[in-house]
Amino acid sequence: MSTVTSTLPTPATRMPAAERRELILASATEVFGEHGYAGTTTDQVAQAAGISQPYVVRMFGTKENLFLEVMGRALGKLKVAFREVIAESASPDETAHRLGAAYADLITDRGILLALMQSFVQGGDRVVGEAARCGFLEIYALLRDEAQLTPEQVRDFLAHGMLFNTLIAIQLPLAYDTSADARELMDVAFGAKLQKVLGAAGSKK
Amino acid sequence: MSTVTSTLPTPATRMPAAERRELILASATEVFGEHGYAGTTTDQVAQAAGISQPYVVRMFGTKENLFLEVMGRALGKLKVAFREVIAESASPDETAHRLGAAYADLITDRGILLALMQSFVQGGDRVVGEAARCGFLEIYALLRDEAQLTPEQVRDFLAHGMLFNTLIAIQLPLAYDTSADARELMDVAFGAKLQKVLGAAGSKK
DNA sequence: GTCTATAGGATGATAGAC
DNA sequence: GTCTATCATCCTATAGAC
Repeated sequence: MSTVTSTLPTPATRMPAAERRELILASATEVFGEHGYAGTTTDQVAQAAGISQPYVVRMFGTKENLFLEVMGRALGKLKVAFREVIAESASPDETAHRLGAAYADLITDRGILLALMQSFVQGGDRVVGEAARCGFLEIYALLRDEAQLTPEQVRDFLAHGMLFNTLIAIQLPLAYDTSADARELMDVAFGAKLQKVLGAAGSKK
Repeated sequence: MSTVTSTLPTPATRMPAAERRELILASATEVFGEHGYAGTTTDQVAQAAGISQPYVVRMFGTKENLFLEVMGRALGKLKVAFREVIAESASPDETAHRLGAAYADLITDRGILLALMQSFVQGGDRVVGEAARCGFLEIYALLRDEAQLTPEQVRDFLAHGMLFNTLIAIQLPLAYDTSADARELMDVAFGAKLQKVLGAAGSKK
């Protein structure tokens, strides 16, 4: 019998580089979002993307660079979402009103918000910190200049966004059924977006 | 010459266990606050506390347990600070007003707020997450029941607190002198507390 | 484009001396 | 109460085959 040209253990289907990049970035966003920069291994990302660990490194050079690209991608999606709202709104006040719902919608884009939050707590890192500061300021400037909100309006929007992030990060929805306090806090914090949030939380693996 | 009873390399001065515990917890709070749970090594904590790595583990059993104790300690300090404000205030509205300043004061207690934030982003962890949810709800209940704020008031206070945490985490004060946007955002977000915040940020190692 | 093998460097925790 | 020595594991990154 001739040597069987070994069918290797599921070598991931060939895929154009650009597509694979996006797939890895999406997977990495989820994993980094849940475990943080240091808490995530390149192997976890690889498994989430269905490829080998060295290939992840090969494609992004270093874990740090992968994280930076995840940040950039997340920030980009944030901007797109905000600009959509701005374009659809007739006045700054309407923008301010709609922005909250748009932010809540981003929870559907698995990990985006959590990955950004993970980048914030990494602010002490020289390179990640610099990127986080720049990114945060870009959002601030966008809301002030393009959405034409006052600094106070931007501040309040960002504040409630950070609370939103935090409640999602600690997975408060898990306590919705067992704690009256949790229910009350979520009701007052999420308002009309509650159902959407609970839905997204429920779909967690 | 008789064998010299070796003077070991600076064996940390003997200290009662309780005192050493507190010293380690304080050091750990700073390190965990800056690098997060996974990003912190027990050796970093040990060095910050001026003792050996195994001794840290010996005293707290596991790194996870050390982190949980850091969380508990930070939460305790938060409660104490809030209750002081409540006791000194004549009305819920006055409490609401003063609470912000009290929160900003906590930035002096190196790492407390950042360590808590690090616990939030660790919310996906079974045991840390549970502790984070409980802790957050305790604060919510305290502000509502003891400070007698409305759920909406508590939400808004927490929201601005989370923004405060975030701006500190990304070390925005570093950009205060070089970015007009950073200056504007910090002015509107910190208000009267700005000087205190800048002072604390400047004292960073 | 993707994988296997593996080097090289931490890191958490244990054992046991002083 | 505190340290030294050390193990076992894990993890990023490289080398090189297919």
